[in-house]
Amino acid sequence: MKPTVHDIARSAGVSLATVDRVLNGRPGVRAVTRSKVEEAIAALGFVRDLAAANLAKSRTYSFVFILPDYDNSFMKGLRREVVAASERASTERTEIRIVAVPHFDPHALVAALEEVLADKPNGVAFVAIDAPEVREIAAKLNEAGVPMVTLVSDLPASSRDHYAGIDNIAAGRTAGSLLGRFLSGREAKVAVLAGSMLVRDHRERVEGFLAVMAEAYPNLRVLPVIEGRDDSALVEEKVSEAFEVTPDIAGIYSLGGGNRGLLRVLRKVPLEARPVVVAHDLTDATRAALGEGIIDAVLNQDAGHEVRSAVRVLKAKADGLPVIEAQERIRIDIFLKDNLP
Amino acid sequence: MKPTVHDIARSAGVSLATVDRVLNGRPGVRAVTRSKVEEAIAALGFVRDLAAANLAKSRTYSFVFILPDYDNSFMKGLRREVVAASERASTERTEIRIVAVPHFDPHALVAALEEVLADKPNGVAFVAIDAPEVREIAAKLNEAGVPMVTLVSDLPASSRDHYAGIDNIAAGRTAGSLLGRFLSGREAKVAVLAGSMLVRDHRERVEGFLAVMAEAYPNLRVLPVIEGRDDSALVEEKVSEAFEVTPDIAGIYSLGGGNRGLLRVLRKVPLEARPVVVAHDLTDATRAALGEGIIDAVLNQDAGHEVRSAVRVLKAKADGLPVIEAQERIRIDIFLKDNLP
DNA sequence: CAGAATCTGAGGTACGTAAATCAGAAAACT
DNA sequence: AGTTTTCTGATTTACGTACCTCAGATTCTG
Repeated sequence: MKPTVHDIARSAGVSLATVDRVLNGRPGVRAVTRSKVEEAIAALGFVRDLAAANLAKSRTYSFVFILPDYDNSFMKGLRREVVAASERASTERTEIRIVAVPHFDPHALVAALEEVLADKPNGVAFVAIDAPEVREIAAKLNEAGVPMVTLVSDLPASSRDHYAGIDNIAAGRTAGSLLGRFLSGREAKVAVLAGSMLVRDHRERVEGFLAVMAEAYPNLRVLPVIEGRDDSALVEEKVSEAFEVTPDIAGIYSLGGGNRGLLRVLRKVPLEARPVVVAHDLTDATRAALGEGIIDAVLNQDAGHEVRSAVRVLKAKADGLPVIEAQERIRIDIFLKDNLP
Repeated sequence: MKPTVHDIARSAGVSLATVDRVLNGRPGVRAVTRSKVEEAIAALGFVRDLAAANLAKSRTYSFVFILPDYDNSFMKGLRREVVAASERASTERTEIRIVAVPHFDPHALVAALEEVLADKPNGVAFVAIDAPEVREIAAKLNEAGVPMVTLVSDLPASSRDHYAGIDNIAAGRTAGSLLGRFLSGREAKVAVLAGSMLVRDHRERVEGFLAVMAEAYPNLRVLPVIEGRDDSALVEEKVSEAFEVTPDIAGIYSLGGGNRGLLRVLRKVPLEARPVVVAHDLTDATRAALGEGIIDAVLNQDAGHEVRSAVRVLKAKADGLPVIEAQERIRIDIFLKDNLP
């Protein structure tokens, strides 16, 4: 049988109240008595029953998720996952509040975080914008002891407790290797299509991609980065333009949103002239394109995993418990048409 | 505030005892009263507090994990993960018993499962061997209402509740596509290295691989499958032999264990003549080889994820709760040297 | 050595649910 | 009508921990 506080009390020869004082770090216990109790705890291998403790405390967890009100497939999916998590969480004394903020707007994010600071919930998760003012408020939250998880897009490691997202440099490198291998040695031109170089994750993907190109694929010439603002109409326009200027594009790395626009252009390219394409984010559009062979590989981050991970980590931090690192590592999923879920 | 059983009782105008009878499906409630209570439950949106319920019941979960006593890297890792899960589980009123059985021995597995049937734990997970006698005992366990999860290797879907493992046909197909793309169009010979064609997962990988070869890569000639018994010494011997007979092997799909033996041979092959290699299972050896460029891609199943998933599913089944399908899907991880964890 | 300050024990209530007992009410039988 | 059966309410105890109060014991202070 698992030992209980009563067993500790009996074994240490003290009363329940004293055990309770030791366990919860309350004052009023002599050092000698304290260590007697601690020995008994260690000897019996007592571990506090969290469920019972939470019940007694009527502890509830309150978490805040700050999400950009951006309307691309990925963010929509992310919101959906947060809502789903929030519904499940209600059975577990956990309340998840969702706050929407205008996207790419550091000030709006800061304002939302300031409200969080005033509120003092048991944890906060947000899609970070790596700007000085955001780092500043993050430092304040940290100081105030509010567990903090960045979601999808990170801040410097010092100012948050955990990052639930992929390593974007590694993602860029992976895309580079795939493209390089798929193009296998031939002299060719490669286009890079990003959303915006102002966003850290996109910058990092480009960085990783270019590094691999430079290191391993001197045969490939990378054209200037096209910024499509994650907007499929704009993407379509800019990619069309690029094909007019450079008809012999042999490879494309699309690392942002707006892939629908890219696909519209690609479908017009004659089959034999179609470039090798590596894109990000598994959506209905990219999934279909993978199946047709218009896209060759899709890199993906699992929004569901990210959200569940964020909730688990926040809960663990709130309880002062360790996290299972391996479980919380967000992978870069690589999908070919053969391993689609 | 979340409604409690007391609120239900008050709202329905019945006593606590009656609410309890309805909630737990006990007899002794008239149909009219029952539906009154059910209406109140629906109206208030009551959800039973599982933590409190389990506390009151002093419910404990007892799960059995049956693992083959096989000593390759993967099985060692799997056992390690089960042990880790078992340690964590002890804080959550969950006891995980680990049973070792001789590997590839259907009768030993059946014997272990028969013990489980006598024991009636709250759930069982095992690395399945797809043999008639195993299916038979699985059916009995199913009938006895013991939740059952197959781990790594599956049975037909009907006889278990859940499979915590990868889709091996998809894995084979993925390997085939990678190899095909990496070899890009040239006429070449490809070797397939399996552990044993008697094991279902290996058979399925080969099946998927050959299917893709036939569909999409007519330029590649697949040599007869080499069976290395997951034993690195034997693998080394047989692969050496294969290279003697066919010096111009341009691609290798290694889908079983014993990769250390394969690597010993490959390191002797002159750099420019080295084949493209896709292997299974990320171990110290394959990880190092990826880094060196001796292996080009590694397909992996995350043993930690599989074990945690199995535990979550067993718990959910024991509580009659739904599982989050997306969370329990085990991915085929694809590692290049660029996205190693 | 008295008085104050600090420590400790005993006991209780609470959290939300499960499960049991017992008594009374209502319905279904003779 | 009386008897049996079935339903329902009231009440209690329990799970393991948290947290409160109060009294008594011990130590420290002057």
